[in-house]
Amino acid sequence: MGPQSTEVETPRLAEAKIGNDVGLLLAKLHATGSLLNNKALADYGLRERSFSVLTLACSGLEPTQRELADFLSLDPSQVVSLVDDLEHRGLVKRAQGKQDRRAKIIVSTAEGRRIHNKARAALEVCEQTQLAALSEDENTQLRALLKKALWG
Amino acid sequence: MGPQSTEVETPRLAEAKIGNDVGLLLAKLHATGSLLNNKALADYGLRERSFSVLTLACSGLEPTQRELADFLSLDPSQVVSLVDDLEHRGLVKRAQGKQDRRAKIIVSTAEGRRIHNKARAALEVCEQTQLAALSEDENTQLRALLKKALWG
DNA sequence: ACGGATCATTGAAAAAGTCAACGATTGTTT
DNA sequence: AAACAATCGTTGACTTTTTCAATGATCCGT
Repeated sequence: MGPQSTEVETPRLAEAKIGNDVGLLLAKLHATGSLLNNKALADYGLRERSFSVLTLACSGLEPTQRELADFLSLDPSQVVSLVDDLEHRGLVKRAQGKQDRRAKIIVSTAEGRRIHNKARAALEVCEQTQLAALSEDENTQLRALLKKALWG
Repeated sequence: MGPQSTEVETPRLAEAKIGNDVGLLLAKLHATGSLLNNKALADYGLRERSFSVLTLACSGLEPTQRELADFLSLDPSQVVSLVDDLEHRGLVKRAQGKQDRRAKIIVSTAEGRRIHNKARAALEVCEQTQLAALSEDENTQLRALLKKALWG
């Protein structure tokens, strides 16, 4: 992620036409956001991705690892590592798939839900900081647009 | 970036509250977008990042490598590699900084601008594809929100 | 002129990503 | 029902990317 400047710059390069390149805007906002998010989650031994896995494990949706991989745009082997870590720490456990015995369903433990609640609260503060320049409405709007772009 | 499913899924996991997590939304949209963008840019021997560098080199803003690093959220050493590559291919050249002789200013060559124009056109098509679910207005809106979130 | 800071660059170490292969299981075809 | 191909999680190897400290050159403040 390169240089960790938490400072808010007003870079002259933003003038360039590149400032309209959605790809770059996403990359940059994602980069700075990840930095802040990971910093906020570090208190709970989590990172953006393990937090996402934990969130889905807590969701009641009983995701399989394959679903997690697809949803989080990760390689299945990366999910193995993430779940291994969370499982070793007792935040999550693997259960056998219901119709498919090959699949493993990831569910949260009580401790996992406890940690998740705390981490989620911290992240919300973090997100608000990151999107401080946006009004409440704009914040909601941004979420809606991103979701729509992703799955219509 | 893990599994390259170009297919548009309607994942049941999106139901989870995690679907409102800006961090995840950015990560996911950025991931799928990068995949498409890099694929589109491959015809020109470029990737998202080298394209960004080339764009800024073509902008007339005469960015230094340090500015590129800051703006693109990269480590300075990564910029060295990117510029090396572009320079070896004659798309860009390093010029001496005007007030600061330590700094190197990155400027495009004629060939660089030629390639850039073609690549930019390809990318625009690509972006439109990626954001196909959004109307013209929403597309503009998204850009504006991202820019505002980044630099007020 | 001196000392500390910043620039681009290098190279090494750590982390992340990619990919093919495997056993177990599933669904499908014959 | 037997054979077949496909899918799931997992492992391990391999490549790419990221991170970081060190360096020479240059700048800036004193």
